Amino acid sequence: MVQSQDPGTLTIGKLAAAGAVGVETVRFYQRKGLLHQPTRESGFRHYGSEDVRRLRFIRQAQAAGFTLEEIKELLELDAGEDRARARELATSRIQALNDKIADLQRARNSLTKLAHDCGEGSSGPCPILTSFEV
Amino acid sequence: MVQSQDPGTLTIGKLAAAGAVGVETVRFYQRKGLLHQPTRESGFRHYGSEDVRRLRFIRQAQAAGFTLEEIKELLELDAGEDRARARELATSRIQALNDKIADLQRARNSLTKLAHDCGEGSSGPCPILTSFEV
DNA sequence: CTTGACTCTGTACCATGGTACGGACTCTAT
DNA sequence: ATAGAGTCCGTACCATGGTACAGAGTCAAG
Repeated sequence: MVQSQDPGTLTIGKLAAAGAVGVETVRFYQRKGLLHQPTRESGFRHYGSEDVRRLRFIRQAQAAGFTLEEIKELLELDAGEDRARARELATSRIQALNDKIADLQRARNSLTKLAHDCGEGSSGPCPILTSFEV
Repeated sequence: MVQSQDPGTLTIGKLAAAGAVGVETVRFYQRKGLLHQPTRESGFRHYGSEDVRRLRFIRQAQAAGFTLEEIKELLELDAGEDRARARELATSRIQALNDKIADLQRARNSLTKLAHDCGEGSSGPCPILTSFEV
């Protein structure tokens, strides 16, 4: 028993499938230190459910706008005791997310107006260039 | 008079400053076809307020998540009559923006919960890995 | 016991969106 | 008239996040 229960039961291909990524991507994440070195059997990587969780976390954190570097740090923090740093990363990302969400909402509103101004009813060029102007 | 009023009154440096980008970035956008060929005086690029508008549009469209390729197309559509295509680009980006906004809001909610669970009150590792789980 | 699917390694390559030269020229201000 | 700031061009380089080999070894099914 190398790591509690759940010994390596997944090949790299299965893990990749479980995380909806490619095999090369798993290797890439390993190189980057996002997935730890798996146990080996005859040279073949073997993974467990912990790795599936990590892999899924990576994708979700990416969707949240974290970079791989930040995700790496988050994964390290998960194992550690540095709550302050974890909170810091979380709150600064929350701030960034709030800003970004506001940006995207503004952009969406502009585009909605553009799509309307550029509707079926009229003709000629659409006022695209000026569409983001307030 | 090469182009209506507003002859080239800005050097590349001034244009870049007006758009809050670097000179190299302006040259880059020109190479990519996002800014049209400026008039030249003794080999030096000269720009007008139209170019400032284009440059600002580029940055705003980027913030809205358009790629430079898409922005190029939008700029071309602005001058043209193809309203249908312009609407198409706008509405598909609105859809993408809605999805993205929803993603980011979910992520923010997860992080807010994480920051809370990982608050001053308690100790030990934070539940980072599982923070995105529903 | 062979065939095909899978995996191994390292390295090279890709797209996106810039950023940074080097060496030559020009413009502006003193 | 001359220094220093700005500009020219082409090309090379950067970071991020992958993606794609090639050539060799291994495993699982018939």
